[in-house]
Formats: sequence, structure tokens, C-alpha cells
Amino acid sequence: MKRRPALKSASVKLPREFYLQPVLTVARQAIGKVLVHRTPEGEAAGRIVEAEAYRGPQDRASHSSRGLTRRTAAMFGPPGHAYVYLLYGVSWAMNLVVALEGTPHAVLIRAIEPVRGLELMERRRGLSATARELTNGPGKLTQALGITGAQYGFDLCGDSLFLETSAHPRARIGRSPRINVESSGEWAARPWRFYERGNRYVSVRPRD
DNA sequence: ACGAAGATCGACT
DNA sequence: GTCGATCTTCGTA
Repeated sequence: MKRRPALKSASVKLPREFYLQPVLTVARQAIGKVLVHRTPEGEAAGRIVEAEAYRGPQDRASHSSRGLTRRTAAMFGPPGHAYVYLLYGVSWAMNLVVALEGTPHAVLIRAIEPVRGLELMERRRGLSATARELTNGPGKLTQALGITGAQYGFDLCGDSLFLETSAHPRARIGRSPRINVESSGEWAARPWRFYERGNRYVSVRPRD
């Protein structure tokens, strides 16, 4: 294993303050940050290349638009925690809880570019490390990182699940309406999805 | 109790 | 592109 060059600045875990910013700011700034999950099996991590802002309870596309329920409780909690939920009984989706306690805003992580723990991701996904399908969707990246309902409500300022800064060059960020929220009327048109232009792991290919 | 609706994925044409 | 799988949550009775 080679040592990291001394000039390369060390990654820094994002502090609670990051999650206190407005939800659209967090969604945009999440692009390029690294999502890390440490388990007994090892560490896996990837650069976030696609994220969406959900601004309930007004935003009808957000699960929190129907109030505080058992499922959405984490979104109503303090910032800097994980809101994880099951989709279609098949896949888990991971969100960053944003804004003050009682304000149910969240950022859905829709795609990452693998950075560390590629072998572990390969095994969890049953795909080669070079496959785009390894992490190009909300349910795929959670499987690759080993995130499930067991991580519901986890503190993102803890030691197992968190975001860190990246030394990667600054990304060109694109914007579009959110994916698969057509049923929420006027809210569906809002351009609250952010992605890194040209990145092959972005789930739904934009025209760029 | 029951039924409908998902912030999706992967197989197939 | 289309379609079925799969299951929890929540609204209604």
C-alpha cells in the first residue's frame, strides 16, 4: 500500500454546521463530497455526483409533506443525521437530514462515484468494479456501501457514516427537475436535482 | 383488517 | 422503452 503524497490535503469530516445550511445549498454542495460508510467488513466510500433537495412539509414530493410519521421521524429530528427508507420493498435510499429540528428537510443521495473499498462494493453488488451500475442509482449506492434500515437515524457526525471533503477538482454542476416525482404536481417541476456534468455515474443521463 | 401507492431495479423485447 | 417484483407505510373502515 502506497503512502498518500504529503501535499495532498487530508480529507476532513464535515461538521454539523454543513447540515444547518438551506437544503438547496446542502444539495448543491453535496456534489463532490465523499460519502463514507465503515462497517466490520471494512470501509467503502464514493464521491457524490447526484443529489436532490426535498423541502417538506410544503413540498408535496417529500415524504414529510404528510406530517410526522414513524417512517419520517428522522427528517423532523436534528440536522446531520441519516434518513433511510425502503423503496418499493426492494431498495434502500439514503438522505441527509438538513435544517433545524422540527423542519423536515432532506437531501437524497442519488449516485456516487466509487472512491475506496471497490472490492467490497463489487462483492456486495455482484458486479465488476468498473461497471457503471455499481453505484449509479439511489438503491444501488446504498447496497454498494452496505447502508440499510439499520443505519436509520445515524448521526453523520459520528465515526461510521459521514461525509468528508475531497481533493478532487471542482465539479461542473448541472441542475434539473427531480427524478420520478411527477405525481406531486407543480412541485415536480422545481429544479431541485443537482449533478456533476459529464460524470458516468449520474443515474438519469442529462443532455448536458 | 384491507388496499393502494411508491424519491427503484433488473430482466427482457 | 416496458414491465413485474416486493413489502412497508399509511389512510380508511
